[in-house]
Amino acid sequence: MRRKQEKRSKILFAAIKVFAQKGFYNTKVADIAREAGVADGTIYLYFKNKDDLLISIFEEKMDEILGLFKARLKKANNAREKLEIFFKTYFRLINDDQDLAEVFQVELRQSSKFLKDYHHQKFFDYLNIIGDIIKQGQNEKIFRQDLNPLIAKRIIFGAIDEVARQWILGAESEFSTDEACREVIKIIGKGLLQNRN
Amino acid sequence: MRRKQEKRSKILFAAIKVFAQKGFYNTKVADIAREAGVADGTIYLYFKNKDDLLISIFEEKMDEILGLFKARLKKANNAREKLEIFFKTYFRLINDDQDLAEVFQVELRQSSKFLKDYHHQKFFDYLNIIGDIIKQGQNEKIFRQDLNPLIAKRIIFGAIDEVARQWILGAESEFSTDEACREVIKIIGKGLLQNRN
Amino acid sequence: MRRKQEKRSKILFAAIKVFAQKGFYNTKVADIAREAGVADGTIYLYFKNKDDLLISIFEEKMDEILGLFKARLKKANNAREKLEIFFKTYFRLINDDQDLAEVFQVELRQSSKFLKDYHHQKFFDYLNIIGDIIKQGQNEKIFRQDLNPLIAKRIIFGAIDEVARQWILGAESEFSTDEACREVIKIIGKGLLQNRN
Amino acid sequence: MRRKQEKRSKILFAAIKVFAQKGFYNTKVADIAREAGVADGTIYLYFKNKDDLLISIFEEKMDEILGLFKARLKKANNAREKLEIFFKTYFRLINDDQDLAEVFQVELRQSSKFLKDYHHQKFFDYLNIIGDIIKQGQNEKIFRQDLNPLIAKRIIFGAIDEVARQWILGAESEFSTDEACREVIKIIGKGLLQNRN
DNA sequence: AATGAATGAGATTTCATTCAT
DNA sequence: CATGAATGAAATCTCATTCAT
Repeated sequence: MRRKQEKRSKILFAAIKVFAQKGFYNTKVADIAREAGVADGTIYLYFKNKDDLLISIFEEKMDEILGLFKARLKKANNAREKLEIFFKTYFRLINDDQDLAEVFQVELRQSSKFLKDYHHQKFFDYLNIIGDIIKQGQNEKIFRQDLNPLIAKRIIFGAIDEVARQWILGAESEFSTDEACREVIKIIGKGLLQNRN
Repeated sequence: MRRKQEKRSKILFAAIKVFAQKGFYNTKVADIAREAGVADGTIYLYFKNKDDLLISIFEEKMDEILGLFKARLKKANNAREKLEIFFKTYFRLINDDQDLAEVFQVELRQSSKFLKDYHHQKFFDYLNIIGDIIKQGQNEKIFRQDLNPLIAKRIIFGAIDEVARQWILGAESEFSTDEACREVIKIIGKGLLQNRN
Repeated sequence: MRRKQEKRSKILFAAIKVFAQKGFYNTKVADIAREAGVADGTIYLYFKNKDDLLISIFEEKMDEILGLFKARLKKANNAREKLEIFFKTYFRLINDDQDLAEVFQVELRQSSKFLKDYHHQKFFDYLNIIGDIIKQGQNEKIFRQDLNPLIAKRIIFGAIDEVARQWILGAESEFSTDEACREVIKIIGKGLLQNRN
Repeated sequence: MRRKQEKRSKILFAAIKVFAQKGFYNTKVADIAREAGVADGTIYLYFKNKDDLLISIFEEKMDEILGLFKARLKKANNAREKLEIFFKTYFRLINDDQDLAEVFQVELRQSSKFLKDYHHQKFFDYLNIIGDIIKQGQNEKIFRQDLNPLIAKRIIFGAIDEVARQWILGAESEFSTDEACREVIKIIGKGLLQNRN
């Protein structure tokens, strides 16, 4: 049992890494097998097929991520604090766990569209964390009332996602995740606020 | 001569449509040929290979787009106006050519990273339009001095890109491109401004 | 009429050149068209297909070659003289007309086997020039009686053909056709003679 | 391990047979697969591509052949004996493995010239066996001093090669390899000797 | 459970040949 | 007659998946 799960994790972990590096369609199942140190066939003992690997990564890693966000956000007293914690948690994740970061990059954007019959409930859950913070901020009269949370959450997600991508792909040295986080708080944070704040 | 260019366009147009619908890796060259109403082989009279088709879409459409942005931005008097014009032009483009928008949003992001030997100079040119507006705004003392243009341009690009993607992929009806544009101006626009403005 | 034949020749000439350079299977019909300065389709006005080009080269050029040999050999008084004239004519041809030389190289060896329903009568005629010289030499008691003309003619053909190929393909500068000819006469010539000569 | 080599051999063997029958360019990879009793894709587990198959035949068989020649030639006391052993070995080889002989005779000549980036070191090694015998014969004063070994080796190679080709392609029944060998020894052997021998 | 050799469907690409202009 | 753009059949090669060991 224990053993079995270990091998499964090893494969999943390898898949994340390789998908992130080469993209879903350019990754051969054999690449993942090599990275995981198992035989090609072994992968099919744990996953139905290549698509299933992608979906599993998503499902399982997303659970971790959602759990982490929820735990951290509990400590906040208002939407403004929540937003900051959200950003900090996000960039901390990106910085600390390259592979987890790659899940965001690979999974949340890439290939998702083409795994036909799969709907990303967990991705919506994730997005709604942002959406909920916005709504809470509007209720608390901290954030502008005229914001459309539907669009605003996309703006925020897109902004941090792109900055993270750049940090991951680019010469990491261009800027630190800390700087990135501060910059996001400056622009997005201020952009959401009521005029008089 | 004339004829030749027409056929080329027809193929490019078909490619945009099919790539947008099915994704680059799920599109067969035969699909494009059928959509364009030509034989499979004909495509290879105009394009080196399937990759070249994607790259050509990017290069040629990007030229149009860059040209359009430059023309429109000329009319602006200051960075704040420029930013607004930039956003409006962007969402107008997205609204007017959905297939092209989709290829840019979904396919180029996914695939281009992995197309060998291809560097996205034009993408950098595009990004730098945003970067230049930010710098100009700082010079004009309209935008905050403490912004890092390198990060800020990514934040902006990511934000509008994601909103556009959502508009394209999503049920379209969730919001209009006009609303999206206004929302972006509200959040990003305000986020960049000096405190006293 | 005249015009028509000129274009036909131009194509045939181009085909010889390109086949010789790249080999039959690596030559595209378009290559020949370009070399001949005509359109691809034009070739099909003069030749049935690509195979027909190869066969036509063979038929027509072989007639020239056979005619030349016959004319020259008339002047010889005995088999020994004939053999020398044959060798000299051969290497003269090779030396003087690179394209004719290439016919030997390309046509007599290459691809011939795979043009299924085609039998090379003219190639046999050519080989029989050598065979006849050998038989005549045996009748004249100049050449050894125990030679098998069937095999001997192949030995001779193979020897000169290979030397010619080397001269054509190799750094032509390794040896001259004159040296080659002398060497052939030394080895083959002497090899055929009766002991006491 | 053992198994793996067996399959590789089976494919190589099948390739020799089919190339010999139909020619390199007329052979489909699927033909070889069928002959070898494996799936098309299996061939690509053992060989890079179709060219590699031809090159591998050449390289590997040439090694065997070179080894055989060297072993046999050791037993000779002088150049004259060496030459005879060389011829006998050559025609023995031709006689014993007709398919391989055919590939060497017909296919490598035709195709190899056009296989990119491939240099026939082993073919030169093979040619130099003849060249070395000639030089040794000259040193031993058995062969004529006025021979140019460069040309002479080509004459000899061409002669036996063509005789072998005729034996392979032709009606076999025209002559035996033994007869061919004797004929070659008669003509070439004698042609090389000093006058007084 | 694990392996990895084998499979074979399927995609890209080439190029001889045709035919409308 | 000549053109050369267009065709589409056919061949190579890849790689997700299977299955005997």
